[in-house]
Amino acid sequence: MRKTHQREEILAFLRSKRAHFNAVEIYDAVRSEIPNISLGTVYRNLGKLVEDGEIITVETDNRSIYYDGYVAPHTHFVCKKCGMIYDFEEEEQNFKSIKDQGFVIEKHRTVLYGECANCKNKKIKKFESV
Amino acid sequence: MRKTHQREEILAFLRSKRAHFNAVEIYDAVRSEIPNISLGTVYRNLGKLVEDGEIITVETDNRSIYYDGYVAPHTHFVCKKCGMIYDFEEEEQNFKSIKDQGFVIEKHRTVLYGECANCKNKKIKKFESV
DNA sequence: TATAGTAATAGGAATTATTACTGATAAGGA
DNA sequence: TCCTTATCAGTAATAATTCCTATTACTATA
Repeated sequence: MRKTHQREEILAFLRSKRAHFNAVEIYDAVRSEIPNISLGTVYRNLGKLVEDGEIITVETDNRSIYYDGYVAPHTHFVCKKCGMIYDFEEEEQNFKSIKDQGFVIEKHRTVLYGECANCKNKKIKKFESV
Repeated sequence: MRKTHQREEILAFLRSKRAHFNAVEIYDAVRSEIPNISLGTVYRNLGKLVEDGEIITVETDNRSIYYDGYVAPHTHFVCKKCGMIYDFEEEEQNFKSIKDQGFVIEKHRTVLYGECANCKNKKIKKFESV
C-alpha cells in the first residue's frame, strides 16, 4: 500500500478527533488541506484503511457509515438515566459459546443499554438517607 | 394505529420465519399475498412496526437494513463470506466485568462480524481434497 | 536522467436504498 | 350507512455509495 498524501490526511484527521464521521464529513474536513480531493478518493481510501485495520466502521440505522480512528475493540454502555456513554475494554469470555461452535469473530459492534453504576449507587444512597 | 391488511401481512411474514430480510425481500414475499402492494408501503410499515417494538432492525455494513420479527434479546453474527445472519441466544458470562462493576444491562444491540462455521469448514474441505 | 510499468487520482456518471409526494382507497367510529 | 382521516399505490426525488475512464504520480531499472 503506497503512502499517499490523500490517505495520510484522511487518517490524520480521524486520529486527531475522538469521534465518528461519515464519508462526506471527512471529505469536507480534508478538503481544507487538499482542496481538489474527490469524494470517490475519500471512499476508496476509507475502504483501504478499514481493510488495513487502521480505522473501523460504525454502522447505524441512519443510512450512512461512520468511521472511527480509535481502533481498539471496545464496548459502549449507554446509561438511560444520565445519558452518559461509557467505553469498556474487551472481555475474553464474551461470546464463548459462539466461538466454541466454530464461528470466527473478527470484529463486533456492541452497545449496551441500562443503568450505570453511578446512577444505581445514587438510588441506593437515597433510600438509605430516608 | 389502524390495523391494515398490508401491515398484518408484513408482520405475519416476519414472524413466520426465523431469519432476517431487507425491505425488498419482504416486499417480494408479501407480494404473493398482496400483488399490488408498493415498496413505499413496506418501508412505511416496517418503520412503524419498529417504532412499536413489534420487530427490530439489524444494521450491517452492507448498505441495507435488515428486519427481524424475533424481538427477544439475542446476538447477531454476520458472515463476511456468505452474508448470512445467524442468531445466538444470550450467554450468561457475557460482559461479566461490566456487570461486576455495578452496571445493570437491560438490553443490548450486538452484531458480530467474521466467518461462520459453515464457510470455515468448506475452506478446510477444499484443502483436504487437493 | 529517461523510461516503462504499475497503481493511484479526480471527476463525474451510474447504481441502489430509502423517503417524499399526491390523488385514491378503505378502516373504524358515529 | 356515512364521514373522517390514516393509509395506500404509484411515482418522483434524494442521498449514500460504487463504478468508470482518462490522467497523473511513483518506483525500479537501464
